[in-house]
Amino acid sequence: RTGAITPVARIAPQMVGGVTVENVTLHNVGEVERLGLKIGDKVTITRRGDVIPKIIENLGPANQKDLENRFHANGDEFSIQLKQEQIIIPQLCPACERELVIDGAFLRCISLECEARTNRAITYWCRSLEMDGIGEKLVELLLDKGLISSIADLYSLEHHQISSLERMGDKSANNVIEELNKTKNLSLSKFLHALGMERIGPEVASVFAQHFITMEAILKWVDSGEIEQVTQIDGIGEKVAEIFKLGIQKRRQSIDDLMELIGINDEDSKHSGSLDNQTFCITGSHSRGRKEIALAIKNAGGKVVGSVSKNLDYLVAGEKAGSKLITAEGLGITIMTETELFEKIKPQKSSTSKTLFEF
DNA sequence: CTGTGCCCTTTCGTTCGGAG
DNA sequence: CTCCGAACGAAAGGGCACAG
Repeated sequence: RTGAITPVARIAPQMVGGVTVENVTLHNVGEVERLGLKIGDKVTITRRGDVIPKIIENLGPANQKDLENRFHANGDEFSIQLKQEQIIIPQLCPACERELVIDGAFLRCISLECEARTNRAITYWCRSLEMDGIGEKLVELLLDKGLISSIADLYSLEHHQISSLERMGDKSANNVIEELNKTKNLSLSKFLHALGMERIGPEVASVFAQHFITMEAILKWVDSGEIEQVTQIDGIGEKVAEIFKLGIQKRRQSIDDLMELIGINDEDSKHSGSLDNQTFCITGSHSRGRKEIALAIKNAGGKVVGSVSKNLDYLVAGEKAGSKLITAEGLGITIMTETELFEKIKPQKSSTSKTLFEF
């Protein structure tokens, strides 16, 4: 979507924290250089928070002995001829073969016509709008068959076009169309987020949406407005304002097409309720899905964050909570259960009348 | 100019459900 | 049975905004 090339290292199978790891994130091109990695090097790895495998240190060239007695997760023996080679940083995009550009620590394809980027943009659209069942593979299939070439094309898909695809049937096609129909009316903030502009995630999109209220106002600003009008918003600086403006301009055709197909609703004013000005982080497993819990918190005026810090007010911890719970305990943060959270929310459920009254 | 904190984005393995 | 996709677990690097 942003055109960044994200390198991944394949490593000989290694048990870490109870699972067999064969793929390790390298984050960005800068990281490869920082580690001075070569193919055939021996490395030490860890799993960040017992989850994502990451290289800590490069120990230099490996030898054949390092590869002995290693097995894939399914029990098959690992066998490969050890070779030592330089890593060649690609000059051209592996997908569209256009020239790549170094951007800080990242290596990017900046072509908007790149098929890989189109796929990412469409996948991101679907994921950010929480459509189930439309993933990378299906999008790739649709692109390959020429059934779509943009986000807007999704909304013209017909049942028979989807059901005739490999591994898709009547039922799957129905599900896909139903999911698409569900997104034919969007709030402005969701729409802006789903456009997938760099650095404009759900929070920032919401800030812009609250400022402009309507898509028409945004388009008007892009055509004639000054950057200054937007940099006055709390949390928005010159850079983000510029990215936003350029992002809308670059996507103008796409936005016009989408506005023909879907309704963009004016942004509601912020939710408020019993959890105003309080931050929550969710960890562990709960009876409700995380999305549902997060939504309930937001609807009550609370804020959901992804990590534990000293500024966090409450950690909602369920079963099998991991390091977040330990961190929170260390910081003296209030730990609550899912049940306690919903008890806190419940009493002021009828916020509609309250809001009306305030006006 | 610098430090702090926040936001965005991405990463892998396991497990499970839905469909073909 | 096989494939796909999603839901989980959770951190970190980059980069910005802003306060001091």
